[in-house]
Amino acid sequence: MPPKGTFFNLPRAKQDRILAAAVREFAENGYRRASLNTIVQRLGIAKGSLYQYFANKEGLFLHVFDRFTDLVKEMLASQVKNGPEADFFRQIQEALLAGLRFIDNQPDFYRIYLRVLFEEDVPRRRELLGKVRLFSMEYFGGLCARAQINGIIRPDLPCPMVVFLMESVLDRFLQAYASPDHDNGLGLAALSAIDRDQAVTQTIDVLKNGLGRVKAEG
Amino acid sequence: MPPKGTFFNLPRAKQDRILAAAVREFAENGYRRASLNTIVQRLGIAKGSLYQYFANKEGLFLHVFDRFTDLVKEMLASQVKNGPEADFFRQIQEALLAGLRFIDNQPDFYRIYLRVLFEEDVPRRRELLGKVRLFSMEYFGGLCARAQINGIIRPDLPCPMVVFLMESVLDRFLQAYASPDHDNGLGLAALSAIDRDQAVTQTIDVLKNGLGRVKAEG
DNA sequence: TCCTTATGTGACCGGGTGGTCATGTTAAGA
DNA sequence: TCTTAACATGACCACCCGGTCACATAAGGA
Repeated sequence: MPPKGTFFNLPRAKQDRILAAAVREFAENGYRRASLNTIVQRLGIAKGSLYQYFANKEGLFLHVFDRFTDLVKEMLASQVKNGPEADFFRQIQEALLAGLRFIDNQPDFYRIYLRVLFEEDVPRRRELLGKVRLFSMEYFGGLCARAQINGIIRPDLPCPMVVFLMESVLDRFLQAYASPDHDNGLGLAALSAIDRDQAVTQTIDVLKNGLGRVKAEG
Repeated sequence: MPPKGTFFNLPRAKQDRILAAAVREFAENGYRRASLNTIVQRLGIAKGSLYQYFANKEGLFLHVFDRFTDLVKEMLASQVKNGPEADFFRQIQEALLAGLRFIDNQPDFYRIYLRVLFEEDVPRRRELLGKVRLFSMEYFGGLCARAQINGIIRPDLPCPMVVFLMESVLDRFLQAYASPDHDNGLGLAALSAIDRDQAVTQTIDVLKNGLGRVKAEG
């Protein structure tokens, strides 16, 4: 259910304004509670017009999410370009930093992603999440496989488990950064750039060496 | 905004039926989308009656969440009772297993908790989450402090950071167990009891020793 | 028995929603 | 200039919501 042809006939600037208004509304309210009335009101256009660009609410939302996956694809592409043969944990750290930059640059898109992740009444939810996960599974899965071959990470864990644990920590870090409700009093979002970078370093170090008392160097 | 006195005048069985219907509806739909019409319809009572027991939707919901915090309190109490001087990682593992049991026994209550955690339009959200977090901060924060004194975990990380990282992993594990949408293809929810226990063990081991190649024993 | 109080009832209200469509407006080709 | 097709408009629709309230019913004391 892509946008109708009429949408792409619009001047690019107007397309962008409509997209921005939709992104804002969906980010602030999630899919179900987002109001088309509010969107058209803020845009100063008639509701009928919106329905001439998109078949319905779902069509508008899918267009918004498509733009999100485009942005993720861009990000991953530039990430892969950066030294694919770097150290495993170095790359994980870069991925986390890239996530933080994404949130800084596109906070509303990230909020929409979280909405889809945690709200059940989103159209084609499985399909949408599947797309994003495919990206991350390919990227992190590949990293893990190579790192195990190179002996950089322990070989006794299956890669899906490794990816799961890594993503647990990275995702939560990003969630806490994006919405203070999710860091349990750590205050990640309010940290200075220096302290934030230290938190990143510590997080990656724990992923590498664990919480246990540091052993003798191997 | 507690239930009105009339609610507690009801036979216990009817109180329980009403609670169960509300729990189900809030678990399935979250706060905003949950429908009082649906609840009274399933209960076979008039909407006016519900408003004689509770001031409004918010009052009903707060009663439901209160029962949830009661259950959490019970769980933590029995958890603390179990060997408080056991090994740190052993206790973390027990906490994770207790979480899994809670989900098995009270799946709807756990879903409601997740709703509150991830949906913004919940009345008194900060207050409700604060209560639960207080429990967990006290428990895990205490564990961390003692474990650092005893030299069981590395001393270079502040406890809030340790708790944050621990909870990242434990919470995500529980979320994945409760709703397959949140494990990235790992299939935690569908695992056999044996495989599930192995996943628990591996998870705790990674928290302790990290993902890096295992060093020489210290 | 009768009166009073407490409890149960569901039609009804105002408000917001996604979606429609007859009508008005604009623009282009002949 | 006239015709025709594409686009813009907002009043309107059916639906569902949380919440109200005048009224019916049941219960308990005298």
